[in-house]
Amino acid sequence: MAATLTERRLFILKIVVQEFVETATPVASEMLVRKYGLGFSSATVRNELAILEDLGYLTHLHTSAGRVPTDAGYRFFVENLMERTSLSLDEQRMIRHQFYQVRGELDQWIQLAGAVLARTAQNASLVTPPRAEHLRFKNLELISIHETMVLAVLVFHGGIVKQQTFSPDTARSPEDLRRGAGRISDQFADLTVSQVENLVAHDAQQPTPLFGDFDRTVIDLVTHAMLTFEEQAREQIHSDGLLEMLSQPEFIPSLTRDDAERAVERLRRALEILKNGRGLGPLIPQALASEGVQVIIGGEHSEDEMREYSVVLARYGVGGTVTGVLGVIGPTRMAYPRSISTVRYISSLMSNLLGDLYAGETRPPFEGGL
Amino acid sequence: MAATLTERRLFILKIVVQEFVETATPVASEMLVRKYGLGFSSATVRNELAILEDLGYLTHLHTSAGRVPTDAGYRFFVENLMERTSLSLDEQRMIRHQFYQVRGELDQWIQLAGAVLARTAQNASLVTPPRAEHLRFKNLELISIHETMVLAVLVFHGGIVKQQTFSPDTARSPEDLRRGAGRISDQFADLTVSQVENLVAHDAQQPTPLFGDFDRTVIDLVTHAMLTFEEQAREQIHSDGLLEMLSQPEFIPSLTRDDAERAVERLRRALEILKNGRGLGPLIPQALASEGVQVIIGGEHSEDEMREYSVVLARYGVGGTVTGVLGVIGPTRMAYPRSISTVRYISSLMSNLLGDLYAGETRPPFEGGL
DNA sequence: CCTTAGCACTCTCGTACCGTGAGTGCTAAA
DNA sequence: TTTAGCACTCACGGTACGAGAGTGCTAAGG
Repeated sequence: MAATLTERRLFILKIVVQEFVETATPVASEMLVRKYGLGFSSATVRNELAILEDLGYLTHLHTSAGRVPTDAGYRFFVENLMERTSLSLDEQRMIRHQFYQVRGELDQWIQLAGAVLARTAQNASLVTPPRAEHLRFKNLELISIHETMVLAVLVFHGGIVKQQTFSPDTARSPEDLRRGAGRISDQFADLTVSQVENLVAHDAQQPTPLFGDFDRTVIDLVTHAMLTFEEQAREQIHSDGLLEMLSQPEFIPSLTRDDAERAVERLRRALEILKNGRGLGPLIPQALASEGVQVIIGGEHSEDEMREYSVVLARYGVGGTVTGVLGVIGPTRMAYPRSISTVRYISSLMSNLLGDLYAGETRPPFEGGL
Repeated sequence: MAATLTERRLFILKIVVQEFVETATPVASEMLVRKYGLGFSSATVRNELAILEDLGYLTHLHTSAGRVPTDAGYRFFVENLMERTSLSLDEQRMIRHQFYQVRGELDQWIQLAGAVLARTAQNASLVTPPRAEHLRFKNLELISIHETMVLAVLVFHGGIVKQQTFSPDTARSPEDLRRGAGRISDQFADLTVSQVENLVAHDAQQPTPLFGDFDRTVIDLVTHAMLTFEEQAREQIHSDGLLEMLSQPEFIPSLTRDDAERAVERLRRALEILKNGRGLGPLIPQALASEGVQVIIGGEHSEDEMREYSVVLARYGVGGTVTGVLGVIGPTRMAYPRSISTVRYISSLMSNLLGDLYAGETRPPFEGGL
């Protein structure tokens, strides 16, 4: 077994991967020779393929079928073989244009990012809202909706806003509300949750507490909102592009019975993954902790149900304070170069947009890594 | 052809529908006799079935298969045969409990309604956010996020809130913003969009206009928000419960090749319907204009792609001012009594909840109709 | 006139079989 | 090391067939 990776073998591996990604059918020696005008015969190619198989980069479905890349094959391709491209300038411009059209709406950016990722990479996408670590309070407004209902609008640093209605025990005049809001805003400005909690606990022990009953109700609301915001953002995964992914041949059954069945099974499982982020959970913190674009391929996932899927992820956000994760998910037979450049572009775009929202410490968008 | 609907035939039609809904397999004469202990033989049943088929309520897939209800059969069942039930008190209590847990968050109510509908009816669900006809302005707050960014919080009657960020041409002090917001709030209180537009147009022609450049920017935002709110709500359809629907046997392929293929096709189409509300469009205004629970069965849809689906819809909301639509969508072989009672209950619940939010004219929840 | 037993008929479903074609692995020669 | 040649393997699609389920019809019985 001559287990050396000659130049020629690398090239063959590369075109096998590209070919399979493009056509979704096992690639045969003969057709490689024809299509790529290789200077040697199919028999030679077969020998090389056999060696690449020994090395673990390719497999056989059955004895007389073409070759298919293994997870290791894809990994090697991503790591060493593929050309690192960017989206075309035209595409970049079109995407940017769409984002500027919904300027100033975080929720819409997230939704748009999901849609654009999906469309551009022709696969499903996922986006987590930016998590605000050490969220700092900025401002509170209390607005009377009617006698028994008050709307609290909480503004945090970074342009993050949360609204919540509640009904105070006793009716309050608008003036009352305004003063209460002002009192709390002044006290809590620039504080994090834990600082707020400390302050309140401390105040409660004073002989003449600053905060009354009503204030406490509101403060509860505030801390609760901050906590859930920090937590929920960690969990919540928006996904989109199911239809795009399902237009991949993996999900389109051929005429044979078994395959149709498998397609349906795959389809159902894909739905479950996207619907509640099953299998994606562990990836998020990991991606948050890394720079650049991460690629997780098939069996590299810790979850078994993800064995047939690859995920391309990147962090986005500003500095270390407001960060989220976005990416593409699809079958392991994925156009990695395209997915990666899409994810890279959109993450940097989102970073820039967030940077505009978030005054102060703007860092250049992530560039390093893959 | 004795085309009379005797008591017995009604009963047989009823149990055929129920049986088919439950088992999803064509129902045979023999098994009806066995399962329901009918006092006559399968041959008699066969005769009756043939007559019901003549009347258009049942069909045959092929000569030697059991009977299946036609759309007309379902319609007759819904109209005349089924027992009108309600959700069990236990279920009602559990549902109510969940809603009270997210008290005061319209978005979450909508999401929850979708999830509960889907889970309870074991089908997909759709919910449109309440459309506010003749939305009336209540209050505006302008909050400075940082030097170049201002957050506008628009409050409308009915507890409807919309937020939007924008960057004014020139920086503004918080005090400035407050005064501007106050000025606009005072002027526009209780007005509808068109009234606001009139007022502004009129003001512009005054020798000394009340509103300056900055005001105009903000006012644009306000009218734009009101308009999009009124419109988008008309279009936007939240859907959920795809997975629940896909667990229906229609979408689970048996072992035969053809069936598997059809299942995949169905699945893909269902996805498209839910994803962008294709085929649901015309139903919404129709439902908004009706009282009670609407049922649209298979071929009764104007859209061809909905031929295999039934939809159970109801309006919800307060008075005529703030109304939305919610409902269940699934294969025509649907447990209509259960879907209908679920939709009825949740719509009345949502109406009550909205009523709490919306001061003033609270009407009793819809009860009449089906 | 309604009911029912009996029976022939129809159609699906699952299985087995088989020819075909694609593609490989191996061997032996260049 | 490359390559031509060839045997071998295996999925795919088609056909044939037996079994089983269920109907429609007919003729006899209440």
